[in-house]
Formats: sequence, structure tokens, C-alpha cells
Amino acid sequence: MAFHKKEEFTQKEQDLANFAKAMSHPARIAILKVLAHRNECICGEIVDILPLAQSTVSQHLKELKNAGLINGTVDGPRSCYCINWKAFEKFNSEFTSLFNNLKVKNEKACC
Amino acid sequence: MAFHKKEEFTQKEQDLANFAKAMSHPARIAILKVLAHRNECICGEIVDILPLAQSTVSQHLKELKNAGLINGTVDGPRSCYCINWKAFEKFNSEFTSLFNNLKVKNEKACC
DNA sequence: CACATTAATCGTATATTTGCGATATAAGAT
DNA sequence: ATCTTATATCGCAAATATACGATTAATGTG
Repeated sequence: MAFHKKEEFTQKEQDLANFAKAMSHPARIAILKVLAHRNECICGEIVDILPLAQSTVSQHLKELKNAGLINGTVDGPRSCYCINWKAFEKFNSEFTSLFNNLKVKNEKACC
Repeated sequence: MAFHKKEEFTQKEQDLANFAKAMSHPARIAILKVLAHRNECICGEIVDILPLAQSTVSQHLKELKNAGLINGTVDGPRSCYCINWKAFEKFNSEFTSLFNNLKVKNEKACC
């Protein structure tokens, strides 16, 4: 990278990119899926489900948490995670506002 | 990575992750924005707009094209790109189907 | 034909991500 | 107090991503 130019873009562009980056690995998609399909929060069950080592899963969880996609609370020796729905709503609205307004008129563009 | 485990996940998980990866860089978000806001296809105007070298922009365009987010046609010495709206629709529906059904009942989850 | 223009590709340096085992931490159980 | 269980963190190796300049390819222009 020589010197990351990411700062040269707008904050919104960076935010969207960061959100996307958090979801840019199948393991993290799988984690989100597990979390989304439970009413209760999960802990290490994710480790059993995913084909990854415990430390790797922990790292993915940390990244999802850093990106704000999930919330996590430490409960003694075990941790509890769940989806941060507000973050997804924010992403969804920013994502669609970027594209959806223009979709109709551009549908039959040149290429 | 030692040996990429990405194949161990479902195809849908990989597809979603790939889509997200394609959007995981602010430069690529910016490119998509430019393409979305024009009725005509653009070529090297993107290079003028972005704070990146021509070769770098070309690389980002290639990644977006490989991921199927944009279409591109070579027209002599210049190239013409535009958004692949169908891909975005597919992503949007898969993305929302992953989460939206569960959103309402989980809204007030534990953490 | 020589030259300018536009964009892709190659080679390379550096940064970041992914993954794991080992270790540390924090609580409950014995 | 020691042991067990559940997780996080550290340190490292390998893979990918990011960025750029130089080069190449393709076409139009003088």
C-alpha cells in the first residue's frame, strides 16, 4: 500500500467500506447468520459450528464487534454476543440511498 | 491463513462475502457512486476524480468487474463501465433475507 | 508512418488479513 | 487451593490486498 490512501475518501465512503469489510469473510457471514437465527445470545457454540479454531473464531468476533455489527458482553468465563440491528439498519439505508434512487432510470444503461 | 478455509463455508455465504469484499474499499465505493450517478458510462474520468494513480484505479475497476458489480466494454483505446444493477438486486435480496425476517422479533435481544 | 492518448498489465514494495497453537485470564467446581 | 471450562490475547507464518511506476496494447491524429 506504500501509504494507505483510504483517508482521502469521504467519511461516508469509509464507513460503508468498513461495514462491507466486516462482512467480507464467509466465516463472519456464518457467525452473523447464527446470531441472527437465535433469540438468545450465543457464546462458544459458534466455535462448534464453524470449521475454525477457537482463537480464529474469537478474532472474527472481535472484528465484527469493532465494526459495530454485533454487541458482546462478558459474563464471567463466557461471552455473549448478538446482532446490533441498528447498525444494519444504518448500513441498509446508506447503501440503498447510494443506489436505489438511480436504479430505475439507469436500468437500461449502455453496457 | 496457512490454507484458506473459505471453501468450507456454503456457497451463499461465500457469494455474500465476495460481494461485500468488492465493496470493502472506499475507492471502490467512490467508483460505484460515480457510475451510479451518470446515465452514460464513464471511462478515465474516474481517474481524475479519485486520488489514486491510473493503474490503481484500473485494478479497482477490475476487481469490481470480477465480482460482477459492474459491466465493462472496451471501445478502442478507452473503456466504458457501468453498474450491474441485477447483481445489486441479487445481493440486496440475499442480504435482507438473511436478516430482515428476524429483525422484528429479535429487536430487543439480550445484549 | 511517427506520435499522442487511453487504459490494461507487470513487477515490486509494503500493509493487512487470516489462521493457528500457546498462553493468559476469569470464574466456577471440587 | 487446585482443577476445569470458556474466551481472549500474543506471536508467528502464510496469503492477500493496496499502491505505484514502468511497460505494453490499441487506436486515433498529424
